[in-house]
Amino acid sequence: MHSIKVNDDFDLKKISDSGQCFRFNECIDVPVDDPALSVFSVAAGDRHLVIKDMGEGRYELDCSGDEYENFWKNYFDLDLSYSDIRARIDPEDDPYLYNASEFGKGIRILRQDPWEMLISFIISQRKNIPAIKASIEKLCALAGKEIYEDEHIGTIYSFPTAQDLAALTMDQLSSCSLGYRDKYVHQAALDVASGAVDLKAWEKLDDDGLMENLLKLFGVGVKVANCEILFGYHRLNAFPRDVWINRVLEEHYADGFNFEAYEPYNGIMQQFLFFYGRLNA
DNA sequence: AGGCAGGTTCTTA
DNA sequence: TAAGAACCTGCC
Repeated sequence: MHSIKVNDDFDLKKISDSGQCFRFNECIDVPVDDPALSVFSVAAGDRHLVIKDMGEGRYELDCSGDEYENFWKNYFDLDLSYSDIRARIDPEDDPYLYNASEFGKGIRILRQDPWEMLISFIISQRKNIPAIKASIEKLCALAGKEIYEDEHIGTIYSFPTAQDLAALTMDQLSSCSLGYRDKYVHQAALDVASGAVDLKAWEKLDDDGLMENLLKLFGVGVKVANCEILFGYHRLNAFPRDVWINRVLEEHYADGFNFEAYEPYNGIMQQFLFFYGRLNA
């Protein structure tokens, strides 16, 4: 058990519902002393965390202080001030973005694993969020290993490694409701497991080089590549354009969005626009 | 019951 | 090079 106090924007509910992560859920079945408290289950790679929101910026984590300092603090990107970045939005200059940022205040861009994000966003194409979560859940249960068990939360499995997925048959893969994406996942697993694709080494590439390499992957187009760059490589200026964002840009930014004003954090603005646009549809 | 969901690939001109 | 169709599956 480890307690922390966070002074910056930090809203677990919004993060879990922001569409950047698929194994981060509120545990509505976990009993709490005070109904105002909320509990979340977070799975990342082969780690799992139960984090309880105690109110007023205080949180209780079921991990050691060491594990918090060495992993979760970084995972939640707690060294970056999101309120400072939000403060760059001028309500006079861009009232829509300002409203979106007020609405989405508390969202942070998690530092997630490139491999897990690559597979997750390959799966995401033409699926809604519940369907994405269901597929990933099945994949983890089938090919991951058990990492956590609780009577209320259930069993949590690690995200399968490339080797884990490469070892699956196509029949096993398609049993995870991947649909036509099964072959994309299979190929990505082979590429990474064989070493032909080295996601870790790609961290050293510049933005253009990274994009170029990602687009060569089977089943990865511009949108998935941008999600990978933003969420998997934590390059906060990436701006994925999906149907929701395109809708927002068409309806509210006919004269163009002011990307120059928010560099190098346009990806955070994208999250605000996405979250606001999707929940107000 | 038909259309659509956080796209990408394949085909055609 | 650029549209347009096809694609799995589940859920409204």
